[in-house]
Amino acid sequence: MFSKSAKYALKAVLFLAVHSDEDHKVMVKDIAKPINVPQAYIAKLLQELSKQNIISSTRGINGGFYLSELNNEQTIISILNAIDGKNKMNSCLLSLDNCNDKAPCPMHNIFNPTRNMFNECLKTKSIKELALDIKSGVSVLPL
Amino acid sequence: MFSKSAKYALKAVLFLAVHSDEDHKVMVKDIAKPINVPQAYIAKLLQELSKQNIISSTRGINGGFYLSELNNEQTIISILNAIDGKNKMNSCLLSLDNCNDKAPCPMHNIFNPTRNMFNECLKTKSIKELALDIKSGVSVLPL
DNA sequence: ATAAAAATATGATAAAAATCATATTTAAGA
DNA sequence: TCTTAAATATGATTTTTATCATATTTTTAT
Repeated sequence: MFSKSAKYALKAVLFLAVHSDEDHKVMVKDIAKPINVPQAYIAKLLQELSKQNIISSTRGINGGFYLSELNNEQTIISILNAIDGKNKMNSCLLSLDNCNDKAPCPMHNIFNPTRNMFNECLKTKSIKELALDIKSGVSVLPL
Repeated sequence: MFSKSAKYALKAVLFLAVHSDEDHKVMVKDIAKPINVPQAYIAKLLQELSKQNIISSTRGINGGFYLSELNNEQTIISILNAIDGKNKMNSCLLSLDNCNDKAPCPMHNIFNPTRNMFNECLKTKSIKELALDIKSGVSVLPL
């Protein structure tokens, strides 16, 4: 579905959404542990996200990663795109270049309605909303 | 979404569904070309599918691959499972082991309804049905 | 029987994704 | 200003996936 990297990134960002803000920055090592991802690896991903302004960071003592108010408004898709590259979720299921609504591949008609629903969610749901679900107990980000 | 291998396998099986039966077997080289997949690679995949009785084959002169009536009844999911391993499509989007309806991960509620719809399709749609779509022009397998 | 043509089995190589390691830069505090 | 603690940059290693190559087995036709 998503790459491992994208999953890691998503988990990390959600973790930050719940546990950080401008005044409460979190160091990599304090992210890696609870979300259960190798520290050096998540560090690289966080740096990439930071470079793309999807999360925020400051260096040096008392530095760390966090989500600004703006970062919190980002939608899920922006994280996936940042890591897996753009519209991985939009390509043909059989990777045919000329698959489209007019000339659909055999999987197209089956899959497209559900995918469109899903993509719509990815494009509209913000990090903040997901974090709210976690905080209110509607969903859980373990462990 | 699916692995490259799974896509290749699906294309090959659909090709066979349209172009083969017990009396019209097709050799690898005549499959690889039209579906645009490296011959040696698709050969390996076809062998695996054959071993798992998802497609049929005979060796020697006039041999080749084909779909028996029974093979045609197979559902899409059996091909994906054969190549990508079982329930790749059922695992948690964030790869959390204890994600479930009672303790859903943040993506779970968003994603599960659409995924369930999609999985239901994969489990019920047969190769034969997809092939029928192609033959009737509802969908196209190019090129 | 034998030769030819096909799948099958096995393994080698290449490319991509994931993981690990380390040197550099930046910010804060003493 | 110097030291320390953090992110950042860069690249090496490992693992997985995709690709390529070749020897073996089976079937059919001569």
